[in-house]
Amino acid sequence: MYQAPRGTTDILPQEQAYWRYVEQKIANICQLYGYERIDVPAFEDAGLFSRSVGEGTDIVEKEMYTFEDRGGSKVTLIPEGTASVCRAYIEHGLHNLPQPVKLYYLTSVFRYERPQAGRFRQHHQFGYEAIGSDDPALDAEIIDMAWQFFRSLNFHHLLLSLNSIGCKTCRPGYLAALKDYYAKYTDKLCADCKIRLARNPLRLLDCKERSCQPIADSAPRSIDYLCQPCAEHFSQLQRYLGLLEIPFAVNHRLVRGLDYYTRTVFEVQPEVEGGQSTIGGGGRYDNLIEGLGGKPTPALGFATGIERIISNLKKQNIAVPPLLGPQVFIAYAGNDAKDETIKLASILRRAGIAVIEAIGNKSLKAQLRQANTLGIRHAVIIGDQEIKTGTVILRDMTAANQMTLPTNDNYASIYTYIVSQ
RNA sequence: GUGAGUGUAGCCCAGAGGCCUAAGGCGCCAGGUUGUGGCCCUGGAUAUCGAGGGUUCAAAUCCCUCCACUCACCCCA
Repeated sequence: MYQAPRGTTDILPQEQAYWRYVEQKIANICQLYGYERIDVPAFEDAGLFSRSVGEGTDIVEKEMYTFEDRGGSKVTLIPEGTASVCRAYIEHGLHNLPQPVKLYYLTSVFRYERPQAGRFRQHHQFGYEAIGSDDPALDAEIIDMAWQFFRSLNFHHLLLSLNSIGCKTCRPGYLAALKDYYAKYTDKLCADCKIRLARNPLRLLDCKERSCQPIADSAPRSIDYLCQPCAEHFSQLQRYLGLLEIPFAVNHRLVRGLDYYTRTVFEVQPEVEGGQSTIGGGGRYDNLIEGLGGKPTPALGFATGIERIISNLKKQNIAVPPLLGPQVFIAYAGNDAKDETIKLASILRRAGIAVIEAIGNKSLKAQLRQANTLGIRHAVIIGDQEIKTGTVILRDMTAANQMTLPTNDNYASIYTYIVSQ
């Protein structure tokens, strides 16, 4: 028997109300903040990600779905959205538009990982990017937008963490200080941290190993090593967030796993956490566009996982509006009545009424049972009697009563009644 | 990639070597007289007991291998 590939899921009809709800809030918030939609390909040239996300990151090192296509090109199913958006910005000359350019996307992303709660090999990300300005007001807007997005979904009890990890001027100095500090504790570090110290010192800070906590807690802080412009940028950002009344906590141990981040990084998480707690994150990437071959262009963005949003909606018991179902079910008894059913269904649908007609010559009882199971309010019943007298029965399943209506007016009275309900 | 747990019908699950030609609940289908749903009652269908091998007179039950799923780590949405 075939199963959905590991780490992928089918989104069944019963789940769709959550997806429509989230999609609608996405369209809404983007419209409010002036972000326009961009759709990027599901796969890209493999080199795009090693150059942007970073050669040494887990995503590039062990999680990419990369393969050669029939023409010998090396391609990768996109593991994130930012690189593609930046590629599109450069490719289509979007620097000719008034800056910053504001774009959002909603797309599948793919990472070859061991699945677990809140983690999949294919999942969906909503992300948005503002390209072409280093104004901290833009950082504030991006963060505010994320915060308002989650609020519009009715989330409460979310935490916003913020940090600044500097730029290419000041980061090297900080990394050196961090390494010096950690060098004193090499024998006390967990195995993973020993590797991090050599390969990716920033990641030392978010180690979850208990024995490493006190060491990480009193490690040098990136904000103490910021150059003047970065320090100024970070303090302006915090001031703006204060104006916006966005509650945030500076977390000195917040670093993010993608190499392209500079200056501002931030994350949103639910208060009560399970294994995978982060529901969204983002930051500034002032060197990325240039690194991909564009002109030096400061930018920043945010991304969030739809599956994690939905799982948190459920955890917090947040109700979503139900999808609209059919309004009318047409049941029949006899062949003449079946012909009439087919005609009536068509007439009602053309008039904009959602109709399910009975299919398969079942007993009237079975047909009405189906209408009931589907939760359809109105049932039209057509039988030999009705054909003879030129009428149909219109039954209100909720009120459990019914009436007889004429059909010689080309079903106008049926239509009028249903629309009036 | 590492570690732990679990695999019995569409779903939840009973079952601990022979009484299992596998129980129950939900759901599904059909009936409860003449053309009418929801509650109730009755009946029915659906399980190569994850796969393969082994032990045994006898295996869903014990052993081994594999596979899948779940959870956690790494990392991330």
